[in-house]
Amino acid sequence: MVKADKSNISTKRSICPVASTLDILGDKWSLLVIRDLFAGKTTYSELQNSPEKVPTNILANRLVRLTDHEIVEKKPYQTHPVRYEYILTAKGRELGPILKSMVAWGEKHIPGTKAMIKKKR
Amino acid sequence: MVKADKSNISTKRSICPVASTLDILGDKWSLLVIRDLFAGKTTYSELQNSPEKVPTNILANRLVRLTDHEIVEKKPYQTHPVRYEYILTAKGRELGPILKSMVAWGEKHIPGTKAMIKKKR
DNA sequence: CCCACTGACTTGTTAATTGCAAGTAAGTGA
DNA sequence: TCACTTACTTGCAATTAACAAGTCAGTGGG
Repeated sequence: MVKADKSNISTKRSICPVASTLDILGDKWSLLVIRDLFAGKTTYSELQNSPEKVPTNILANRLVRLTDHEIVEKKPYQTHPVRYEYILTAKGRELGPILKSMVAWGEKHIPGTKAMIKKKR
Repeated sequence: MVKADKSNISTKRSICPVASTLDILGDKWSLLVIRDLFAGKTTYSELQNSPEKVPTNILANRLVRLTDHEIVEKKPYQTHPVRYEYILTAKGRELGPILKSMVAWGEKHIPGTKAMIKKKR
């Protein structure tokens, strides 16, 4: 079990919404996991196989952080053997605009990048 | 002098624009500095006095990273004594939408946050 | 029953980053 | 000369991240 990290659900540096958002998502992996969930991945192993190859302990840690913040929900979709799926909550899905603006900025300003997101229909 | 960190200008984890954007801005401070520059702060000491109190060595490091990536430009605005101002480049100003979507998400989902950005007129 | 295999993590260890606190250096003003 | 300001550096201790390996339930095959 990944220990309940002390950077608790509410340790805000300030009342600024940008700072507070960064307190939750300000690292190199969280938004990448969310990108993959947007792209339709649902299981741990699918998330693990992203092209960026997130380290497994970090993936586990980010998933608990994101579920703690109710951005992601973890639920078993079968028993025998138990298998889990991770899905975005409404709150998580509303991160879409952040991701989209990052895609736009990245594609425009970082040479060699190319988005390949399947439009949600 | 802050040493030219090896996370060079082009060390991309993948061709994904989100991942590549996070390679540059994926940490707790970079976007906060950019927020302050958007808010009209220009000097090192102004940036240092943000409510989140960014550690001075981190601020110095982020400023060189951001200038390396041509998101920020550093220029002296007076001699005797030399004083510098940091300003956003066009590329940096185009990060606006990312910041704006973070403000929107933060205000909606993180209780106790309140934006106070002066609209650029 | 035994063995290999998969999914979903955990543990251990080393490496890299952060976060203070303190220090430096040029220049100003009294 | 002294105190003060701006703009950083430097030195560690303390976190975090990265990588490799290990665990554990369950399944399918021989």
